[in-house]
Amino acid sequence: MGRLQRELRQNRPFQSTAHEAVVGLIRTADMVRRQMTALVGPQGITLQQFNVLRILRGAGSEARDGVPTLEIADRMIEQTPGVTRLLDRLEAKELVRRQRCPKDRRQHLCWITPKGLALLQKLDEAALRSHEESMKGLRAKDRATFIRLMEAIRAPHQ
Amino acid sequence: MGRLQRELRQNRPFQSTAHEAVVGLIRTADMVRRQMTALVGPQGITLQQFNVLRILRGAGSEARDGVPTLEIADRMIEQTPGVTRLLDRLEAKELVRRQRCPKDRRQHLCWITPKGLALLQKLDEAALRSHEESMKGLRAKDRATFIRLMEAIRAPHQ
DNA sequence: TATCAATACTTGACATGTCAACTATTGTTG
DNA sequence: CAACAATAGTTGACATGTCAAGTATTGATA
Repeated sequence: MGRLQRELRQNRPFQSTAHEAVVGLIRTADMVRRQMTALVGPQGITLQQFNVLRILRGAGSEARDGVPTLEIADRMIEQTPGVTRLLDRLEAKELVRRQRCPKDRRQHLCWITPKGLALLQKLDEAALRSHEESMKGLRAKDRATFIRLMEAIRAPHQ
Repeated sequence: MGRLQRELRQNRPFQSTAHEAVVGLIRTADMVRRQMTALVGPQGITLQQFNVLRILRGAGSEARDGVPTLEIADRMIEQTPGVTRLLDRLEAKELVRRQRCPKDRRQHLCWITPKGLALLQKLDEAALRSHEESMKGLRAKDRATFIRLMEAIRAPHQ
């Protein structure tokens, strides 16, 4: 009887290795997600909102021109249909600024505000520590393997 | 520049291997979750509801006595505060039956109904295929490694 | 045995997620 | 250049998730 099966106190064995991998994956991600949520929550934002802010900061050179809404949706770590409303809330908190694109008036361009940047900076260190904490069960070499295996999982689905 | 960084079209590199592992993990799990959701959705249930049904079926020998609500919460793959309402909806669909425990009237015991069992049976094959599909990027040996690495990640957090 | 803490939920209030339908604007094609 | 499709997003309706506070019941203690 495997460890995961014990964790979930199930009496049936997994139907296949693939099944065990899927369940383990969802369970592990949930754990890590919760850690991150606990980190950003006290600052009044959700994990998704945090992700949007990081996208806007991380956009790099193109950040000056602003990032269109759907471009943000595309870059989200987790697929998120409700980006508009995410941005509404971030704008209400003055962490993000939006403006219609003059060249293509269908687009809305987004920027992170100085207030948003300050919030991210405040979270940066804690996030770094949190990631280390989440992955403390793996040594450097195993982390690299883990990353590689997940890329192999995602590759056929793009 | 790593593959994941390209996937997310970020111009900033990851701050650490742990960071890349965390982001990859959440992203990969989201992908797999979506596949599963797409599978069970057409049957009118959510992934969490599906999980509850599988818990009730998988409870094994103790299933005769029924499973208390909080026991279900404990066994969920993903931590879920709203088990009561999950059960409400499942009961409304007649996939689950509930009853007060006579020995401890605080507890509510739950069983899967024949209708619930039939629904699970209908989904079993498709779920098996879906798990294979999700993990098709990994060969058998890599799957075992992957499972082991995730257990190592979770172990320090129990 | 009355009181108090702990357990096992349930409920309310509110934020978030999700899907489908809708609007505005821009490209494309006969 | 008019008509139509495609793009980029918004909005509405509803389900789900989440947190805090409330209720019923049981166990432990003075």
